[in-house]
Amino acid sequence: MTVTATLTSTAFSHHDHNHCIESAITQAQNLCKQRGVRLTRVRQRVLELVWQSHQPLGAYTLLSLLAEEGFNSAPPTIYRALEFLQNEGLIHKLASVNAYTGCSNPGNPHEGHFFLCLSCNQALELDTTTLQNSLQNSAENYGFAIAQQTIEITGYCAQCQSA
Amino acid sequence: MTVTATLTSTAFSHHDHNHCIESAITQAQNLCKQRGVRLTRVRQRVLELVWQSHQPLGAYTLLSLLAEEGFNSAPPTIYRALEFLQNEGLIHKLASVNAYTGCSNPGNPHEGHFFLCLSCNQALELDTTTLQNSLQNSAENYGFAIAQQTIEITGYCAQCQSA
DNA sequence: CTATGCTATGTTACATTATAACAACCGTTA
DNA sequence: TAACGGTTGTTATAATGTAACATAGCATAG
Repeated sequence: MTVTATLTSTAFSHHDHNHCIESAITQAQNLCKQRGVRLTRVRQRVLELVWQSHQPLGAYTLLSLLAEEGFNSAPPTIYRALEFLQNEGLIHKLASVNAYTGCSNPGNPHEGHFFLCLSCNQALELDTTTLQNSLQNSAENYGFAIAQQTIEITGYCAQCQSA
Repeated sequence: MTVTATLTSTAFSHHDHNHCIESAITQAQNLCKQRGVRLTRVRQRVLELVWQSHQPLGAYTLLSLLAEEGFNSAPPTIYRALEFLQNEGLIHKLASVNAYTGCSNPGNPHEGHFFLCLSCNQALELDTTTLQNSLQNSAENYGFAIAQQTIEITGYCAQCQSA
């Protein structure tokens, strides 16, 4: 058995990250319009902040970034925005590190499967469709109905290992 | 591809749970003796409490159970015991629900892969050696060195679906 | 246009989960 | 029995997340 993990974000390699951000925002705007939900200023700004890098950010880090820009700085502000973005599949929460990261394929609803580097803190989202299917099979064997998946693999990326 | 998930705990079926507890404690005692580490009263009691059922318990729940029995009731007490038990591979933390559950195969160090029922809150630990290997392969393709895995699949078990 | 109702945000307070730091104890062994 | 290392006690605080209710803003029917 082999899990074919396709690189859907370029987290661990050099790339034009501005493209990641722009693409994420454009997709988000389109999806929200389609769905008739509102990507308000706070929500969009939080999404942009989450996308500033491939390093997942904590809720309170995001909140203080918002605060610096004059947004409201009470916790519900950030948790509401994060909840909205999660519901719309625009970000993923990484439970093992209590942090949030942009979803690299929001048009195609799915659970996030991640490699997290303990050194550079980058998150690489995998498109493990095969893994997904096989877990599904496995679940069916037990009559288990999958609702949500948390698959987070921590370790060290190639770059950090050579350094 | 199929993930062969072997049932290593009987979480979702009827079974003599006293056997689970006794077996867990005996194994823990042996492992600790072998390793020259101390399974003190608090540590053993926490392990027993974690094993009271297949429902993962939160740190503060465990702490108040301890307190009822006359143990110290300050947070460090429970977090230290949990840290010890995790280090010795006797329990797993379920990051997606901030709770702790007994490891069903502590002699064989491994990462926990779980099905969590959202209705009865039972945790089923899978022995997904195949899945493990395939993630390993996948990681190697990216030069990623796996340190730790968090695989937690929530959903509904067969029993709860029929009810 | 304006009244109404729904969604979103503001605000305060609090709940839950986890750790830091230092003191006291306790068991082993030199 | 003194000294050391590991364990536990104690106090305080950090970090993460929610409840509850008030206010504001937007969309649409009348």
